[in-house]
This record gives sequence, structure tokens and C-alpha cells, in this order.
Amino acid sequence: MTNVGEFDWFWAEFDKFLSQKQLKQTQQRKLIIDYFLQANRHIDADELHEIVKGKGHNIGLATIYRTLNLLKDSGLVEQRTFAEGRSVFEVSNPNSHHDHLICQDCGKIFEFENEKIEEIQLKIAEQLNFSLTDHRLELFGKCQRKDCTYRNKV
Amino acid sequence: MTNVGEFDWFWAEFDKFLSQKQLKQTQQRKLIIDYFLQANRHIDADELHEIVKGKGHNIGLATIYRTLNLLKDSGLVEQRTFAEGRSVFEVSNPNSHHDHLICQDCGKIFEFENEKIEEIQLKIAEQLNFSLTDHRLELFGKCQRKDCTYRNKV
DNA sequence: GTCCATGCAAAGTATTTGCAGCATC
DNA sequence: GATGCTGCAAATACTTTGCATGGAC
Repeated sequence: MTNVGEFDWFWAEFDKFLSQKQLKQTQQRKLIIDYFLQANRHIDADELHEIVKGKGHNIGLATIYRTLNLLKDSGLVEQRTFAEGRSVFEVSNPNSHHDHLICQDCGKIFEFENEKIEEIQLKIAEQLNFSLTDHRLELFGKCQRKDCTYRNKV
Repeated sequence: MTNVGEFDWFWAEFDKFLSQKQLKQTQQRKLIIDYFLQANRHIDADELHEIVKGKGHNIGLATIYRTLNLLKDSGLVEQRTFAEGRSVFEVSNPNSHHDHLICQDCGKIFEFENEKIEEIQLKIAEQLNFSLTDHRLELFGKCQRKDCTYRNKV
């Protein structure tokens, strides 16, 4: 179990959340979240379950879902629905609001940030009399990587 | 059945698509698509099914799905996944690429367009060596409408 | 007449929930 | 020791598919 401190802030926040809600820290939650953080990418419940099982832990898929939903409730993790019918989760970093660029051939997801777009969004919301709380921007295209698998080519 | 010509272009394109693929025009498809176009909003398969049934037509939910998928294949309609676990469909107007502003309280969806953002997106994709084919931008916030129902207030 | 399309029901996915035993506080 | 948590299986929600019949070309 790597615990070099990179995610200490995450654990601190999560522990705070647990005690506030009078919930318990458990072996399973520790494991699931640890592997989730190690994965360090967009991951869905089933993938995470496979990883945990692959490491020899007998943890039910339901517990994976329950833990991910707990993380979502805590606000530490965001749930996204890129493809139809499947949700992926990722650590929500409140400081850097990044967006996604998705290759339609190989499915790889790249991240980027752009302040200008954020500014314009605020203006648009203002004009339409909205108070903006969040946004989601996804660009779809074809990456030029050599190892692009053309997964979805017809 | 209103047929004032507003969607003639749509039917022309769809008929072309059908004959290209050697598929057939049917009563059911006509009905489903007609009600879909009349709805003129983001709609999901179940809602559309209710509308069609409400008008006294005995059409199976499976046929609704099949027809919507057909429209998606034709490129005339886009499928979106706003909330988890439910897809909505809307006419894809290739000339005006609009985005969405969603009220987190009442769930109402507003549309907007912004050229500047589109420009920036192209630049970003270029920098990351992507050829951009599509995008999706969703803003979340609170609308200030009097009839905002605060549906999701905790 | 040949295929494709339809309705129905069954199967498929992704996710949630009920319950009895177990772990944490 | 009380209460929340877990694994399992069943339930749920959305969507797709198999099959026999009917309709379009």
C-alpha cells in the first residue's frame, strides 16, 4: 500500500466527512479508495472491482458502488457519464477545473484547462440570469497517436 | 398530424437515409418521428412512448428505441446523457451548434450558442494534435425563474 | 414474394437494495 | 454493545434482442 502522502489531503477530508456523518472507516473502504487513488484516472465501478479482486481481496461489487457513492456524496469525487450507460469516477480537484478531450477511435481521454472559456461561461450564465455552480466541457475528436487503436471504427 | 413543412428537410434526409440503407418507411416510424419532432425538446424513449400511447397508438417501447437509434445512425438526431442512466434525444442541427445550461433545482434546460468558445475549442484541439469532430458543453447552475420548483433541493 | 419491421416477452447491463451476520466505534 | 457495514442475491431501471407474425416494396 503506497502511502507517500500524495493523497493525505484526500484522506484527511474523507475522515472528516465520515465523522461528520457518523459513519465508520472500514478495511474495505480503505482498500477501495486506495486502489481508486492509485489508478489515478477515470475509472468505473466494474474496473475498480476487478483491480481489487485481482489483488486477492474478496469485496463485493455492491460495496464498490456504495463506496464510490459515498465519495461522491463527500464531494471529493465526481461522477461522469461519458459513454452511454456507464459512469466513471475521478477525484474532483476544486482548484483546477479541467475539461476533457476524448478520442472517438481509441477512447483515450486527455485533460486540459482554459481560463478564457471559464470566463465566457460566467458571462453567458450572467446574461441568462443564472448563478453558475459547475460546468462540463467535452471535446470529441481523433487523436493522432501511433497506438490509437481505432477501437470504434466501423 | 401537423405537416406545415417545418421539418420537410428532416423527412427528406431521413427518406434518403432509408433508401440508401434499403430500409423501409413504416406507419410506426412515421408516427414516432412525427411526435418526436412535434415535441421539439429533449425527450427520452419512455416519454415518447407515453405520448404515442396517449394518442391511442399501440406501439411497443422497443420500436421507439429502434426508431430513435435509427435516427441516431442517420445522424439527424443526437443522443445525450444528462442525468445518470437515462438518454435523451434531440434533433441535431448541424448549422447551429448549441450548448446547454441546466438548472440544478428545477431541471429546466436552456440553450445557448457562443462562437468564441467554439474558436477556442478548435485551438485547444489543434495544440493537442486532435482533429475535432464534436463537442459538448453543459453549464450547471440555478435559474432565477419564479416557477423554479427547487425539485432537487435537499 | 422477399425481406424488413413490429410487438411481445425475455435477456442484457449498470446500479441499488434487503437482509443476516460481522466489524467498528 | 449499539449501530453501521459487508457480501450475497434479488430487485430495479434502462435498453437490446429473439422470434413468430404482419407489412412494405
